[in-house]
Amino acid sequence: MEKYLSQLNDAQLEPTIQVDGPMIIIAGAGSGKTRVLTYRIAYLMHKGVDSFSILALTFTNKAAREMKERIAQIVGESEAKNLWMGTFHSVFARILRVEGHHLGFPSNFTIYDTQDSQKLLGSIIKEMNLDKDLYKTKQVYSRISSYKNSLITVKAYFNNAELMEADAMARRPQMGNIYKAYVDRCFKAGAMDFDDLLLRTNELLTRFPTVLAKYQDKFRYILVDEYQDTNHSQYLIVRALADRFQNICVVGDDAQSIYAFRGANINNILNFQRDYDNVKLYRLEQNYRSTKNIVGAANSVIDHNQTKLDKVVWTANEEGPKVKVHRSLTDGDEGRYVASTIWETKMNQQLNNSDFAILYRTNAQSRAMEDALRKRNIPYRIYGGLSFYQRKEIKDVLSYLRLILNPSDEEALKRIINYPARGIGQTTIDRLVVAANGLGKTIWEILKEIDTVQVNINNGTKNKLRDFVTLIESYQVMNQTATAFELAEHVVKSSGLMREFNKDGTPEGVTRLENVEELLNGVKDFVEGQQELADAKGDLAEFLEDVALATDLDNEKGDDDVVALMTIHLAKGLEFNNVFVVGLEEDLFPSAMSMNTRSELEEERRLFYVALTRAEKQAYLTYALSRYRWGKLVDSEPSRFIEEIDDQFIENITPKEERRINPMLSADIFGDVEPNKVRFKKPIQPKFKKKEKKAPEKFTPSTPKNLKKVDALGKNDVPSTNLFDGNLAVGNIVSHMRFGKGEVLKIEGKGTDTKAEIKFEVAGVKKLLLRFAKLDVIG
DNA sequence: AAAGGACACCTTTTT
DNA sequence: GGTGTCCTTT
Repeated sequence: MEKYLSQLNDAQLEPTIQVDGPMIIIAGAGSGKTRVLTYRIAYLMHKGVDSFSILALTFTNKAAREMKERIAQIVGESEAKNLWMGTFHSVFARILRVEGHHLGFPSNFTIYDTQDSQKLLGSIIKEMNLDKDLYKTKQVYSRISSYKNSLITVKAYFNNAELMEADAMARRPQMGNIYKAYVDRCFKAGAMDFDDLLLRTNELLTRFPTVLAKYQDKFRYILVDEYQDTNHSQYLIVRALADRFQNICVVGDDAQSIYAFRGANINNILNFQRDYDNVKLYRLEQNYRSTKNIVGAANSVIDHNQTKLDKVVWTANEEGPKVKVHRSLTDGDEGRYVASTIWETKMNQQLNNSDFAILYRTNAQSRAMEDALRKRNIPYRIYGGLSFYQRKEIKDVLSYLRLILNPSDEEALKRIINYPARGIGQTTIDRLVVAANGLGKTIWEILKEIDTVQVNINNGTKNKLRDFVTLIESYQVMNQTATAFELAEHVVKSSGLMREFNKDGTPEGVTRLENVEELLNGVKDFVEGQQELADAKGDLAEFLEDVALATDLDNEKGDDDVVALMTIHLAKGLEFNNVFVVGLEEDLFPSAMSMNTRSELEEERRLFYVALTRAEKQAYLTYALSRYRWGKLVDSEPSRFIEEIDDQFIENITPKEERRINPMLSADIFGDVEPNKVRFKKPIQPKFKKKEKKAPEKFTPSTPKNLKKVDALGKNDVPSTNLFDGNLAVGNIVSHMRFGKGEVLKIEGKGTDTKAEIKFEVAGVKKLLLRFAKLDVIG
C-alpha cells in the first residue's frame, strides 16, 4: 500500500481507496476532506487511472491550485498537470473556448463580470424607455441570474405563465423582453456572463450529443468539492457528465452551505443518494482543526437548525480556552479591542500576524478594523471587497485589452471609446448604438463602415472615430507578435491612459498609477509563468481569461505575515490560529435581510458555524452597542447566535470598566474621535456648499475658486484667502467656531488640499482642510 | 463636449 | 461614508 495512505484515519481511508461508483462524503468542518480528495486522486492515478480523465471541481481557484500542488508532491509534477482541476466556471470556460462555436460563440468570447452585465442591462432599460426605479439594474440582474441558474432560458421564460405573472405582479411586465434583449446583446458582443458559463455548457451538452459523449468519455472520474454549494445548473452538468461511468464522488458539508443567495441548492447534497444507484455514503466526523471548546460551541449553535443531515462532529484535540465574548460601546471601540488583543496575544504567545483573522458579515465593516490596526502598526490585508480587477483604472486598461481581442465586446468599447477624452460624446455613442441595433450589427462594425453607413454624425466626429479604429487596429497587429506584457505596456503608454492617470497629481492619481503598474507587473509575471508551461502560450487571451475568473483570494502575493481581514464567505475552507468574529449584532449578523424565513435564518446560522469553525485555538466573538451604518450611529442588540451557544463553551470577558483605554496606545487622547469626525464633517461641508449656490450674483464674474475661498472662510473682512497662500503659519493661534482656540502644529499639502494640524485646547488635535475650516487667526 | 457639484442609494454575502 | 449617476454650467 502506498505510504501516504498511512497518514489517514480509518474513516478517511475508506472513501480514499474506493475507486469506482457513485459516492458521497459528508465531511464535517476540519475533518480532513481536502486530504481525502487529494489522496484519492493520487490513489486513482496509482491504480492506473489516466490523469487526463480525472475532473476535479473545486469552489475556488486557490483550492484547486493547492490541491494540485499536493498531488504533484505525491505523483510528480508531470502527471499532476494533466489533471482537469478548477472551479466550475474556469473549467467550463476552457471547454467553451473549444466547443462554443457549436453555439455560435467565437473562441475568444469575452467574459462579462457583474459590472459589465449591469451596465449592459442599464443601457437596455434606458433604450426601452422603462422606468429605472421600477427596473433597477441590480434587481433585474439578479432576477436574470436566477433564471439562468435554474436553466430557464428566454424561450422557457415565455412558456412559463407562472413566472411571467410573478414578474407582472412585481410591476415588471417587461422582464422577459429585457431578458431577451440582454441575451441577444451578449450574444452579439461575443460575451458570456458568469451564469452563461454554466448555462451555455448545459446547452452544449444537451443539444450536441456528440459533444456530450466526448466529455463523458473523457472525464471517467469526477470529483466535486463543496457539493453543498452547487446550484441547479452545476448539478445538471455534473449529472450529465457522470451519467455514463457513474464514477462520481461528491464531498461536502450541509452545515456549511452558505451560497443560497446565488442559487446554491442544499437539496443537491441532501438528495444525492436518490440521484444515483448504489451510492456509498461516508462520514468524516472527527475534527482535527479545533479545540473541544470551539467544536462544542459550533455544534451547539448548528443544533438550532432543523434542516440537516445526521452527523456528529467531535474532536480528540485539547480542550483549549473557552470562546471569548466581548462587548464594546461602538464599532470603533470594537476595532480597538480587537487590535489591542491581537497585539497582546502576539507578544504573549510569540505568534505571527498571520495567526490571526478578523471575519465579518459585510465588507463595510472592515474600515473600523483597519483604522484600529493601522494605529497599532499591525500589518493586515483585506481580502475581497472591491477586488483589484474591479477598480476603475484597471478596468480601463483591461477594456482596451479586451477590445483588441474581441472588438464586438460592446461594454469594453463603450467604456474606452472616449477615455481618455477624444471628443466622442454621449450623443455620438447613442447614435452609434441606435445604428448598430437597427442594422443588427455591432458597434465596431458600424465604426468600420462609418463612411458608407447611414448615421447622423458630422465629419469632424467621424474623423475621430476613424482615428479610434486605427488605434485599436494597430494594437491588434501588435498582438500578432508581441507578448501580453509588451502589448499591455504599449497600450497604457500610447493610448493616453498613462497621461490621464498622471495629470492630476492627487494622491488618488498616484494610487491609480501604482495600480496600473501593479497590473503590468501582474501581466509580466503571468507571461513568464505561462512561458514555462509547455502547453500554454502566455498570450493575451489566456491572461484575460485568468483575470476574468480570478478572485481576490487568488492574488495572494507571497506569504506575507499579515492579519487577514475578510468576509466569512471568503473564509470558507481556511483556518487560523486565532479568529475574531466581529459585529455579532441583530440585523447585521444575522443580516436584517435574511431573517424573514426560516431557511434564510438557517443559512445565516450556517454562516456563523463556518466562522466559528475557522478557529484552531481561540475564537473571539465581539459586538458593539452602537455602530456607524451609512454614516449614522445606530443602536444594536447582541446577535441571537451568541445566546444559542451552550454556556459551558463561552466566557464573557467584557471588562466592567469599559472605557479604560491606555492613553499611550490610543490616538484619541482627547476623547472619542469618531463622533467628532462626523460632527465636523457633516455640518460644515453642506453649509459651505449651500452658500456658494446663493453667492455667485453678488460677485463680479471671477474665478469660482476665489468665491470658494472667500466664502469658505466666512464673514471676517480680512482677505482670508491668505490662509491658502501660506500665510497661516505653524505657531499661529487660531479660533474655530466649533472647536474653539487652538495652536497650529503643522501645515501640509498645497492648493485646495492644504491641511493644518491644529491642537485645540478642548477638542484636541484635529486635521482640518483649510478650504472648509472657518478659522480666524487671533495670534 | 467636458467638468464639477448635487443627490440618491447604498449593504449582505461572490464565481 | 463612498460611489455612481444626474444635472448644471461653461
